[in-house]
Amino acid sequence: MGTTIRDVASEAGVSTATVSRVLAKFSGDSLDGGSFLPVAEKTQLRVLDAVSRLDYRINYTARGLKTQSTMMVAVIFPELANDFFMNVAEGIEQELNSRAYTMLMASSLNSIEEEKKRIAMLAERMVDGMIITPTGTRGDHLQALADQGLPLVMVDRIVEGTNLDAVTSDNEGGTFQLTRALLADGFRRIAFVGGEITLSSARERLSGFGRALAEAGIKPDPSLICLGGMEIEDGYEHMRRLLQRPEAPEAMVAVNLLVHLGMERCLLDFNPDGMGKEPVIAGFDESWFTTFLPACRYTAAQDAVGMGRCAGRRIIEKIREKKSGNGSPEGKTGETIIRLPVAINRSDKINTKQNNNLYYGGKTWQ
Amino acid sequence: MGTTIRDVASEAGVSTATVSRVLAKFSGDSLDGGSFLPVAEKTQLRVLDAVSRLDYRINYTARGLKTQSTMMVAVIFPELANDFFMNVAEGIEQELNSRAYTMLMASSLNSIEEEKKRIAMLAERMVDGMIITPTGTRGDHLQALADQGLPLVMVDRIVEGTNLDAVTSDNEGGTFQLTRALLADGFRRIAFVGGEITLSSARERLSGFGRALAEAGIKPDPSLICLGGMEIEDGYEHMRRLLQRPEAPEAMVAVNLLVHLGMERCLLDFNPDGMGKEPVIAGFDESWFTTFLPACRYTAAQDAVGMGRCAGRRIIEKIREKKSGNGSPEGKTGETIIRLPVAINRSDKINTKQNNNLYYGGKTWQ
DNA sequence: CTGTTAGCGCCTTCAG
DNA sequence: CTGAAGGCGCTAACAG
Repeated sequence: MGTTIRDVASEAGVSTATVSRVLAKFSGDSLDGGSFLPVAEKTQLRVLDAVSRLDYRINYTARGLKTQSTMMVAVIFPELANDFFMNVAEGIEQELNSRAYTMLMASSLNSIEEEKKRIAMLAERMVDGMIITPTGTRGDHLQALADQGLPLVMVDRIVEGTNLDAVTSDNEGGTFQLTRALLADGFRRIAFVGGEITLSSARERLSGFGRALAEAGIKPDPSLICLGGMEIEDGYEHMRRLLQRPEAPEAMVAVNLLVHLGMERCLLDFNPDGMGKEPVIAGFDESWFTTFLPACRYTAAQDAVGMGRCAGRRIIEKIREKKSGNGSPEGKTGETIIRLPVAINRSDKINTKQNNNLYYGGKTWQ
Repeated sequence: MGTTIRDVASEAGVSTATVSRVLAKFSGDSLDGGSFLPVAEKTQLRVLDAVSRLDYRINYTARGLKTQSTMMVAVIFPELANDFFMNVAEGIEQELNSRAYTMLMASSLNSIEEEKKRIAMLAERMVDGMIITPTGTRGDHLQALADQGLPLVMVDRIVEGTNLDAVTSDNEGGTFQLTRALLADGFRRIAFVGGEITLSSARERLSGFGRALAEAGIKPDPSLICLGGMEIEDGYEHMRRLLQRPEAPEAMVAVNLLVHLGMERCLLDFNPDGMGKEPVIAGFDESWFTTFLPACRYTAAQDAVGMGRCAGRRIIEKIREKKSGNGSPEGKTGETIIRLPVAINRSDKINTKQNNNLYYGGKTWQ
């Protein structure tokens, strides 16, 4: 339907090859090789003129067929309606767009089966690379894809059975600091709430919690480790059980924002007389509204946008390495895991005009 | 690199045409025409066998070049890190995936310039259709695209200068009911806070507010209409100014969730002694955490996922119409605007186990 | 029912 | 510096 390269060629009175050559020069990646086929200045102008006169748009589908590169990167998250993932997505998009790549986003619906289906679907689309927050416990299918030559980067979660590059947060350090803050406030009986041990992020967070207790010379009480779940309802249930115990904890660390929300909701529903004093929560993740959560005292803010940018840059590097034929043999680069720091904030200091922290995700890394 | 249709053909001892034919039969849309070219049962099996033996994957890029259809739908939102939009996205994705379409998502960064760039970028990708929440005031560029033959559906916002299909919420009715609820509670001096009048959704919400006042026989006080902005900071600023007034309103209607959040944050920062009694807000939009906002009394919950599903279905219909050559001449179908109802909830009833409403977006519209 | 053929729009040697 | 020609992988007539 649209005007093709041939139309431009005849309009400019040159061959399609020539048009193609000047197009290559002006089409996004002026960073690649640097050296383009030489075209006479005035021919170039004639072509460019014809292009704009005809409002010619390059057809990436055709180009992709020839070059085996679609300039598209697939991004797969466990779910879309999730503030954290979407901030990561914004970061990714920023990097991709600045290099003329397009983002193809899909959700795995928190299901390993769906994840595999989506991956298959996207692979058929000949994407140049893929960024994924894996869902299952193991990532053999991801490793297989990478071994097959597809540039692949994991984000947020790191999964067993792979040696892929990954970008994530300093989960261990985050809960370490969160717990330490509670200890400094004088709390001793501290519970850890939520966390699917199949997820690397949850395991790491639990481990940071343990380290802080150890440092303080407190031997961990297993009954205060309330593992399981990463959703609102899980936080709700854990909290309900904690409230029913004769000896409630003095403070709690929530494994993530959703669990934290569930805990708060539960406190709202059942007046926490059993808690003795005011319940106190230190929660991983921060958002616009965490400051409104009554029990929230500390939060660990991840640099979600930064993680996205980082992952975006990494995938583009890998794509370039592959194209230029460089890179270690078989694409089996040793894994590089990047961990971005998290920021611990006191709840009442969040989102104030004063600390310029009004917008979640506004910070960028590096 | 990958195995091609030719490999499969030779492996199965047939021609590529035959392979293509059985592939068409098993490749997603069994809903389309229904009638496929006949292939002998046993040939079919041989092909399918070869396909799985070689682990052949269809190359959509090549197919797209031939069929002029990529089975991709572009989705453009003003921003990604937005709970509402992402719930819409989930709805869209559900519909698209169920029909073998893939979602290509981009953000316009709330800028009309970026929006145009993204559209251009995606058009080059030969997408089959596009769903967009427009950013600017006018949509001439969108109409142009549609006139050019690209199936196009607007979601959430409706923009001037187009006659495109659209899916949105009953914005007018939402604020009408929200305001009515406040009136029923005895409030008389009610403010309307926030709202970019360039956005159809904001205009409609303001209009519902006016109708409710009129119905109650209250003549609107212009000084209580605090227009401008849809972001957190806007709500914050409006609220600050309201607090400084000698005669503060008794209750307020917030144009959306972000403005609502800003208002609440402001109330937290400046103790609202000027308000006389407890401030009360009725806010458009609902989320997991609205129940924690101290001033929040009512919310209007949009069916975001439903809107997405609706838009997804619509775009697929339009794509099909176009393919089958039906549809009114020039694709200039009269516009169809679908408005999904919103649900008004009392804040303290939200997210309780009892009302089974724990998950925002869990509801779907037919 | 199945094979042959001719491109879809573009890029890329290889000659000129 | 530029043009001609072949083909990326697939599908859609048109013959058999």
